[in-house]
Amino acid sequence: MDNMTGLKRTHYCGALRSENIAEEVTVCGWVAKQRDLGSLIFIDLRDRTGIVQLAFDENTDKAIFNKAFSARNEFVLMAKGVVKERSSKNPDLPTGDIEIDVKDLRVLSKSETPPFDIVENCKTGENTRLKYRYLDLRRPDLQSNILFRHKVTKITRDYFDENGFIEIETPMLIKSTPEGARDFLVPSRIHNGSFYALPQSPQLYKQLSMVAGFDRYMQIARCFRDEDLRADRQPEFTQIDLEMSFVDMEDVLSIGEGYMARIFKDTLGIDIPLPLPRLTYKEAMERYGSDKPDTRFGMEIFDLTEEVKNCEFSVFTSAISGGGSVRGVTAKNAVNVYTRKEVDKLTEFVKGIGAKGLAWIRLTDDGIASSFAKFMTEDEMNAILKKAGAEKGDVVFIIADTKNNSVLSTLGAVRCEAAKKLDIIGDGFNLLWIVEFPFFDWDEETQQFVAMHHPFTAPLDECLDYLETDKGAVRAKAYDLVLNGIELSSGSIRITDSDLQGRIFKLLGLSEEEAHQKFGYLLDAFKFGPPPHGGMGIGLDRLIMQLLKAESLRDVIAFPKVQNASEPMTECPSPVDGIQLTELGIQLLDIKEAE
RNA sequence: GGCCCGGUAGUUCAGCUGGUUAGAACGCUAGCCUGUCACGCUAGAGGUCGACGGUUCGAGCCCGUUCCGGGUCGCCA
Repeated sequence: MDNMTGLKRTHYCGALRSENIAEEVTVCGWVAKQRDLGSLIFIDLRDRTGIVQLAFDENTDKAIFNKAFSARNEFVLMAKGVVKERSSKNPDLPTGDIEIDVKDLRVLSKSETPPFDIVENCKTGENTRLKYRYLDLRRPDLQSNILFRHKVTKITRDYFDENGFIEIETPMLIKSTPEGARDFLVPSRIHNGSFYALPQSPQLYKQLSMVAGFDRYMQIARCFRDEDLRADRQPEFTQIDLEMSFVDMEDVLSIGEGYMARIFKDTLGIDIPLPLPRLTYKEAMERYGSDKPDTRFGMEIFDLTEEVKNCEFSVFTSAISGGGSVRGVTAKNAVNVYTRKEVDKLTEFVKGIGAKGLAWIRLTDDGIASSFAKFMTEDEMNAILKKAGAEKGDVVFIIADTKNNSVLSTLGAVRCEAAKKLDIIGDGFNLLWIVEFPFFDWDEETQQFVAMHHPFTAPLDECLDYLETDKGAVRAKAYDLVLNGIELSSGSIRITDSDLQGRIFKLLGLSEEEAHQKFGYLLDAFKFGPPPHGGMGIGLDRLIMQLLKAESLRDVIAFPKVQNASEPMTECPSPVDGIQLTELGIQLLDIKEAE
């Protein structure tokens, strides 16, 4: 093995062009490919900027040639030589016009044969790739994703700095407040039996920085939630967290959408027209069956309650008399895709998400086929088709339930599923705000109202009069930013009036004592001149995933976790030493015995 | 915790109705080759068919259990 003595890198591999011809350059990198033609050898040398070809001729320098001969994939080389024009160019490479005629070659380190090819679009399974994540990350596509991510965070810091925000780091070891998601807990050695939690978000600390007078705060903050993973959900993730003083909702939305426009412009060159469209929560639910609607396609939900209220089909009428509704969506030109078999599949799908069934109408060339036609008069059927805007070739899907929200959310899922199947989703970027979220959410499990956002969210001023009397109608100064059907961001204007905060806690079933035990420090702080404030958190990983059209968060996070929340490379989480546990005051439990 | 899909060479996969010695491509090793860039040609090595148990004369294939991976529902204020 050689060392670098006497050599210093002059260029990155991917930077060389025909302008460099005749220059003496030194490059470093990994062997992407060695091609041995007998008395000629070519090596593709790769670094984070790309690939450059090194050329070796047996008749020029036998010693260097022999080194090149023994080089294998992923060896680390340093090569000094003269840039020259290639006799046959490669139009597929940015550096394809030139190569380096190598005069000095150093093998800086060797490599075993990698367990998979270090190439773009690697087909290898994720587990193997994640076990050797450092090799996976060497692949050009992941390299460019991570470099892109760097660019996004750089723009983020610039944008917020330009708008008067300052970056403040908040603690990673904090007090556990078991609201919402599960906390990751960290046992305390000094206080045996007590625990820190890892933050689910810097929420309360950023509000305290407002009390402290920093006026505008931002942080690219790591957040932790001990819940099950999804393709777009990791147990630790990064949030662009911000908070502003002396603002109302309009100010926060304006900063938020300005940021989105800046990111899209500076990374993809895309102009996002501002202001962004807005939908109220109610509107989003009624038209799209979701509080994060994908508005890249139509297929909006319509209400059939009026049309079918007197019909003979008891599934519909009993849903209506039970306080619910009958609604549907129309899939245009879908009759060939949604055959009987496919409709049955979709029925299974909706049953899987909690619906009792799916009623449907197929408008075929041979007439109308429907799961419930025999219960309908001709007039009723015509009224349905009219409301549905259905024509020959269309398929209408109808859901009935005694709970309106179930009807809407099921149709929302049907809408997205059908759009995917029919391939009618555009490939653009649709951003919008969802505003006027309900303040309270009814929790079936505990049979009580809980805060939909969080308990520090301010209700809309016009709702203050009926906080106690009509909880279900109370709306909040809370807003979400939705991109292509994905919740990118969530925020609110906060409560700074301690009387109001007290009322809210009471309505959430939190006694004064409990409130003080959990959030006393915040309530105390608010006794000392809290400025009006509000803010939001933007999911950085999801934003980058969307910008890159990546399929999984793992493609935009350098060292992600897999589905069972472990990391194949380091094999964490892992058991720890008994001594460590003893110091922490933790007794080993025999789980089996405990059961 | 539920449901769906998958696990065969280093990698990606094929493997018929259960039947001889489990195949291909890429990769790897060696040799040949002066303009390759998916170099080419020749030869070779490489397998606990995820694991355990069962059915069978016989299991990669069928059954059961289990482990691992992916997706999803619950969950994610």
